[in-house]
Amino acid sequence: MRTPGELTTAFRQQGLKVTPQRQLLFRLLHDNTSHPTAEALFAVASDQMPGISLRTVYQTLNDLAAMGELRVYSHAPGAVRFDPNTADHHHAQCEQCGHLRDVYLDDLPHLRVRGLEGFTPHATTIVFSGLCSACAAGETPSK
Amino acid sequence: MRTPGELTTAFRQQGLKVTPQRQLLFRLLHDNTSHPTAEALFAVASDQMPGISLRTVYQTLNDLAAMGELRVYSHAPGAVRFDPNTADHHHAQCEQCGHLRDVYLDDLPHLRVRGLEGFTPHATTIVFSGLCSACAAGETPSK
DNA sequence: TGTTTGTCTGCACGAGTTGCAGATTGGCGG
DNA sequence: CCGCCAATCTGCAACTCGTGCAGACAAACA
Repeated sequence: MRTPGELTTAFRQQGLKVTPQRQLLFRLLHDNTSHPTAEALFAVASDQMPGISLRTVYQTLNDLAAMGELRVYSHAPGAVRFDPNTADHHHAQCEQCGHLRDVYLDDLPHLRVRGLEGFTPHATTIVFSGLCSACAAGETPSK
Repeated sequence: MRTPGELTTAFRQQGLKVTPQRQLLFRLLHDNTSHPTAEALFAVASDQMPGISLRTVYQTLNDLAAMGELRVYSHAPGAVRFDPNTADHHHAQCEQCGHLRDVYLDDLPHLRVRGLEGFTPHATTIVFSGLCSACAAGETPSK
């Protein structure tokens, strides 16, 4: 997503107001690669602005997503996660701890797909599931 | 997933009991390509067995998933969907009506992925998003 | 500075799913 | 065929995640 300064301009251009709460969230999201949930962002935001409402966090995240400044990741059970990386990329998620990282395909080859007859594809989402280095090192502490 | 008869044997082998409720669900799921939600299955099951509990449907679906007889599809917001097709396949989902279908890749080429350092991938999930034929024909009635 | 909207907060509500408890029943051993 | 015990069923409460709503508040622009 764009810088906090650019987002400020973009919000105003759309008739949306730029409040201290939103500016804080712009900063917390900028260059954030942790794919946070709304709750996680709320926790961090609350440190810097006690009293901010979880409702406001959801509201702002939804606004940003609607503007295309955020991607919404909902390919795993549980809370939705937000991804400020709007570049063309995919994801790898740890099956054990849920850790999510961005990955990039140098060249998505033309896939030979059977069963797509009549379907008009717009986007292709790829998720790699497996073990992150930390969980692989811990040798699946399944207790 | 396997046939109702095979599942009956498999359940008993695991010390699980085979009840009329479960047998009904085995039948409703066998060769089912509609990727139903628990609620959807519950609705159909209630026709044939009034009084069956939604809780029982969830319980049985979770048992089947734990046994590997069902795949769980949770790549879209809303209720989880269950897929009795345990063969290696992927999915195409309509962005408008949510319709989900199975698709097959003849050959998943070796993907050149950047950012996977240290990650041990086990599985690759691919979801195609777009418009199904019905929604494409209806020309996005966005109102 | 005033007015107009859009926003903030807190709370209630809704969907989806699971935990719990007491009554019920499948499956096996005799 | 009988009886026991563990697994299951049902109904309901609880829980998580997210949204709708209403009144107080504040950003933006003239």
